[in-house]
Amino acid sequence: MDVKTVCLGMLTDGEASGYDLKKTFESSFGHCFAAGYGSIYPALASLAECGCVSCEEIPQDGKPDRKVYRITDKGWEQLVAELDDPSPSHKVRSEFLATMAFAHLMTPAQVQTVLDSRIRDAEENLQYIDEFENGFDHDAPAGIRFTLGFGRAMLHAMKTYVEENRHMFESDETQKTVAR
Amino acid sequence: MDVKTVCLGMLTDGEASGYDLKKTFESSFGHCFAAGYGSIYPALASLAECGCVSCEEIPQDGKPDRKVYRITDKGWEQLVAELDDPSPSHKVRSEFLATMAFAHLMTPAQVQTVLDSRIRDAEENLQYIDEFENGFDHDAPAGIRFTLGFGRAMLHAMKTYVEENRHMFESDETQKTVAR
DNA sequence: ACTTTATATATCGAACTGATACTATGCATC
DNA sequence: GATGCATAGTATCAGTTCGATATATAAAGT
Repeated sequence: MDVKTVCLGMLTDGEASGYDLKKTFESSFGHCFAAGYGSIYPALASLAECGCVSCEEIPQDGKPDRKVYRITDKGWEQLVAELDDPSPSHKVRSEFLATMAFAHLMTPAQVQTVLDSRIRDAEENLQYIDEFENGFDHDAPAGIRFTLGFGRAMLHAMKTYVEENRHMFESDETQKTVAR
Repeated sequence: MDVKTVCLGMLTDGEASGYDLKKTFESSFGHCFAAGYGSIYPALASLAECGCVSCEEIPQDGKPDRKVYRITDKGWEQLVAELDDPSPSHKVRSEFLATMAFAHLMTPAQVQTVLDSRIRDAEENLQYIDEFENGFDHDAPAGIRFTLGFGRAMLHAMKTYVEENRHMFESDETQKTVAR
């Protein structure tokens, strides 16, 4: 399951351009599977090459041509095959936690700044989820409702944990004692 | 903050080989910042080239030479500078959630299998954390205690959420209705 | 008049992933 | 006695992805 597969999945919802897909990656998938243009355009090109999507170029005045992609029968087959993985991964890459692991090399002030920013980030993302959810009028598909709820549960747990444990780093407990 | 920086941070704890660092990535950092040999060896080579670490080759009988790395003064400077980032990222890349977003394209049985495997994975990782924590005799540094607790809080929230919401996908609510 | 936002494409180097390769010892299983 | 797996140790490589950047135009805000 890579960017190609997710693009294919998004296209089951109707035709779209690379630009459209980017917006979907930012909204519905932003909190769990990010992708930028540098991944999306090559993915679409590769899918087109192997016949999993078809592409129609629609000329526009002023703006560059709009390339609209549609999933093909072969694309459906491949998507269904790739969704069959019984244990898909869930990976975390956290510069935040890596930083905190070295908290003893930082000043207490630096550590508190980092913790503040993590709480703020969690709050922002919680808000994004709420706003996005309100964009639907009562009937988002179960899968999407599940992922949004999942994101909310994780962010809430994150925020709570940081708030309840930041005292571990208050000035006299951990100082900039670089035992060199 | 990339693999290079984390390696540098690990070396503040004492000299180590690439193989040693890999083990640290698997144990203390496994749940939050993974790295394989393909990242570690090039990172060490690059750190050696820019004078942030020194390297001593220790010949061994039978086995290949052991290359032991030590952080230099320049390495300390660079590490301290890189730890200064006030808002380090925390990224999730979840094939699991991407899959669940397309639950309506799968059979209910497939979906339940995926959910089962996620719960099992969370339980396994919770156990790893407990075991690792018991490896310390009462005095792990605050930073490490924090990251382990963080991991536990996240995994617990994940497991609970999946258990409490899997009913959303029980047979008659969502079927393999591929509106093609 | 100027700047930002939106629409739309695309590329490029740097970084990372996951698999693989090579060598050697020791231990357990068949 | 052989086969396979774990541990110790190095390292590379193709494929993917990330983040920044480039180009072009129009609308809308300040």
